[in-house]
Amino acid sequence: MKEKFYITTAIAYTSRVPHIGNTYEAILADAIARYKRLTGYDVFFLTGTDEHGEKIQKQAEEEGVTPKEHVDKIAGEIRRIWDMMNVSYDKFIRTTDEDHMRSVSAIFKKLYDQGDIYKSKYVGKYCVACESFYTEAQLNDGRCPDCGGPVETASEEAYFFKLSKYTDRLIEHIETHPEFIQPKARKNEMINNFLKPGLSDLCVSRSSFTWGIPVEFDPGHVIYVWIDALSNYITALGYTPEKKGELYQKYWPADVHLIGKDILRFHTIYWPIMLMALGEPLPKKVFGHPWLLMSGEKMSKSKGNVIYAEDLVKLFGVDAVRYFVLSEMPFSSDGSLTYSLVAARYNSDLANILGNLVNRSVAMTKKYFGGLVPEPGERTELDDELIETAETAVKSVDSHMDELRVADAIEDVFTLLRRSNKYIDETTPWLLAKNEADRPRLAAVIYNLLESIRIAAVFLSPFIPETSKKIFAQLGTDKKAYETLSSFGGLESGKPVGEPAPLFARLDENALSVEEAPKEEQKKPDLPEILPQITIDDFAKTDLRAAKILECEPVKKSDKLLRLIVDIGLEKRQIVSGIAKWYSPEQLVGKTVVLVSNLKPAVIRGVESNGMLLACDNGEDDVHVVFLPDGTVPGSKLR
RNA sequence: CGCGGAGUGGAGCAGUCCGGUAGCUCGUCGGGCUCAUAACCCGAAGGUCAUAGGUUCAAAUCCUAUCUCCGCAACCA
Repeated sequence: MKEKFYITTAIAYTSRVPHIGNTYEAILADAIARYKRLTGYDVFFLTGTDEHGEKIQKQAEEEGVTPKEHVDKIAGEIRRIWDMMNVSYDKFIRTTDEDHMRSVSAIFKKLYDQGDIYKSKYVGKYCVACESFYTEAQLNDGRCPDCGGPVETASEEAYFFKLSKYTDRLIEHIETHPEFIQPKARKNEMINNFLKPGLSDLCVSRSSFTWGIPVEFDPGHVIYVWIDALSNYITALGYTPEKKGELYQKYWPADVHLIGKDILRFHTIYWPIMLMALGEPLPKKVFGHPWLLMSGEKMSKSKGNVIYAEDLVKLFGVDAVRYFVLSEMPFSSDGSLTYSLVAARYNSDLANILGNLVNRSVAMTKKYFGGLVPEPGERTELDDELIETAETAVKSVDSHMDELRVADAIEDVFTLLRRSNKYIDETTPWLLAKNEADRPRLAAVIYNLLESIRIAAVFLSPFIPETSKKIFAQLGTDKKAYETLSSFGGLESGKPVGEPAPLFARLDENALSVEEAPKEEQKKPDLPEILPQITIDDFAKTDLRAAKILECEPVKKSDKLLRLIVDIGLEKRQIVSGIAKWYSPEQLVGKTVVLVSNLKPAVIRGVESNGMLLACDNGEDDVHVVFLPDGTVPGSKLR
């Protein structure tokens, strides 16, 4: 019986269409899934969408559609992109699926019944002004960490999950299973940052929105993302607390949860504890893959540097995009993507090394042997070197894939392809062809070449499946199985090869850079809606003053805050402002800014702030303080 | 002193655990070849392995300190 292999991606949140960085995860999982299938595993590959939550409810409201309509649209779009990229998932789960919702509901009930989930009040301090709850730890000198105002002990009903009960067991598990958290550098971060200090119980329900799975025995509460989303990995297999489905019996525990490094914490702490509480085995491995950065920066809408898989596919084709993200991404540090990087790899690897090799080899077969695969013949030392490279590649790809080092595995294949190109130069078939006596030798050379290409094509099938297919067609062989690699020489002689045709047409990199500019999405900051009308009297309550900055220094133990002493004519004030990232003290001293002077004082990071300076804020990297002209009298009122 | 990771030729990375000729891909320059997609092959230039100390016969690798960058946590009145 085949050994099973269960791999999952994180489910994508349906608030927006995923960019190439998100798509990368699906492609990576697909490459691993395809590789496992190739090497004889019974694979189940799960991916899908996470569709509940407040954010989606709000978005739908803004768009004037129902939440369901909204997620149907985005989930459809996500699935379309995955399909376009040839992601060979076995199941695409949606958290709005009936059976998922039923099962989650039952899981919640079970955990409640056995006492791991309990109803409580949001133990905490409530700030009326901010309408928010805080824990003791979040408070700042006993005041609201947000506004610095007073807080009162208040409560809101919610359900909590007893994480603390399982902390020791989880630490134990992590320590005794070094492969559990990948890359392993992340292990310490989880243990030191979260587990060692102790876990507080997790709030697993909300009553502030309704778009979610209701708590069946307590209407008014919906199950929050943790239990809803994480449990997709087992509900997809038909798990329910009462009846563990057939698929579940067969495939659980997961062999790999492939996720972004940003959500490692949820998958290595909350999720294992949930499983412990359910009495189910833990996943074998959680791999937090690195991010694909755009020119070294995180992709974000406000930076206007978002690239979608589709944009790249239009220019380079599906396999080239797959190839790029799979080969360019290092194992644990972030990878970088730009159009010219993609183009460079496309030309040098796909067009030159791979495409050209296949093309010249098949062309020679046509030319010298009438298009029939020749006989292998006797081996020489030169041949042995090539064959050895091929055999080494087989082993090396295997061990790299075992460690999920996909980029390294691809490199192994290209080592063989490079060696094959070199082999042609060493054996000079075009010279052999001139001499009838060298014919058997020529046959052997061409055979070895075609066979090396076949081996490479087998290994390329998980990474660039379409191209692999084309190569097999050009070789005229159906020997695509992993078993045919057990010894060099699996290619059958005497069979006709296909028509030689370039696999990847070379790109003009210069022409491409021109095209690059318009491809990058225009900056579209998410401008907030205009607030409800107020009267002039409402506005008059705000006391705005010209304030001259006298002193300025960073607040220690914070990387966003500056402490400023300002002169507002009548008095001097100390204020704190979160602009350290964009302004240095030297830039500010002597300037005149606008101060909201009658704002209730707040203590931030231990420093009292008596007012707020005005600045435009469009999110990341787009913050501008409002400066008044030099010479403005400090204390002048603005209105 | 919150936790953790990283600094290696022009670019991107490996090597660091288990000290001993600094390696790979791309790019540049020179040469070769013509089966092939201006491709392929060979050769060369280019590195104080962040900095300063220390251990050692010997340090990219081990130890100490410093600088810089990046995650996570906290923080934007």
